[in-house]
Amino acid sequence: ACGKAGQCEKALSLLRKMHDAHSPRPDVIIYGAAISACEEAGQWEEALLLLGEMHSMYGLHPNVITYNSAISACGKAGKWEKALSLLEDMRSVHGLNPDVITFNAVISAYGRAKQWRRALFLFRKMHSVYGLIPDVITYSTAIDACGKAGQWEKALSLLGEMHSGHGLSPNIVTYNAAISACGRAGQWKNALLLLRGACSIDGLSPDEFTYNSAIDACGKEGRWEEALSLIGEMQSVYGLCPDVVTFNSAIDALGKAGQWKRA
RNA sequence: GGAUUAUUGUGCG
Repeated sequence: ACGKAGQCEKALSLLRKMHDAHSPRPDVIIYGAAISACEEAGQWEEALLLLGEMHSMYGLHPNVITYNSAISACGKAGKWEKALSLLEDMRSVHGLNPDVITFNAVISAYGRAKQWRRALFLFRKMHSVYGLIPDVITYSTAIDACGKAGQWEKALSLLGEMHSGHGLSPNIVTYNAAISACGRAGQWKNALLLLRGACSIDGLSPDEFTYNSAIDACGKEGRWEEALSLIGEMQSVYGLCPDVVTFNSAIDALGKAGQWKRA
C-alpha cells in the first residue's frame, strides 16, 4: 500500500520494524512488496539490497515474483544491465525458471533504455529458447521499445504479426504504443490510420491515451486542424475528456504552425 | 487469502 502511494520510505521503515525480535518475521511476500515499493520510487539499489537481505537475515529464498519485481525496479531506473544480470542470476544461482512476466520486464527495461535491438532479440529468444509464448503485454512492450527508439516500421510489423498469428489480439494499449511510435517518428498519417484501425479492425474503443497520442502525432508535425478535430471527436463520439496533456499537444500543434492566436 | 510486467504532452532535474 505504501509503495502504490509512492511512499517507499514508509514501506521500508515498516519492514525495519519487523527486524525487532518480537515482531512477526517478514516472509517472501513482504519482501516482494517492499521491493515493489522501491520500484515506484526509482530506488533500484535499495531493491537489490533487499533481495540480498531477505536471504542473509532470514534465510528466505527469492522466488520468480521477487525477481520480477527487482528486475522491474532496475528497468524503471534505466538500469538494463542490472535487469539482465538478475535474469541470469535467477536461473544460475537460484534455479528459478523465468516466466513471461520476467521477460516482459526485461524487454521493458531495454525499451526504456532505447535498446530496441536487444528488446527484439530477447522477444524472439523467450519463445525459441525458453518456449514461452509472448502475450499481449509482451507485444505491447516490444512495440513500445521500438517506438521509443524511433523504429516505427518495426513497431508496425510487430502489430501486423499479431494479426497474422493465432489467438492473440492487440488491445487498446498495444495500439496506443503503436500510435505513439508513429508520432515520435513524424508519421502522423500512420498514427491516424492506426486510430481508425483500432476501431474498425479490432473493434476497440479508443481511450484518452489513444487520442492524446494521436493528437500529439499531429501536433509534432504542425497538423493543427487535425489535432483540433480529434479533440472534438474524442468528446462527441467517445465521451472522453481532454486533459492537460491533450491541450499541451494541441497548443504545440498550433505553435508549430504559427497559429499563436488560436494557441 | 496477500507481493511482480505494457501505452500519452511540455518544461525542469
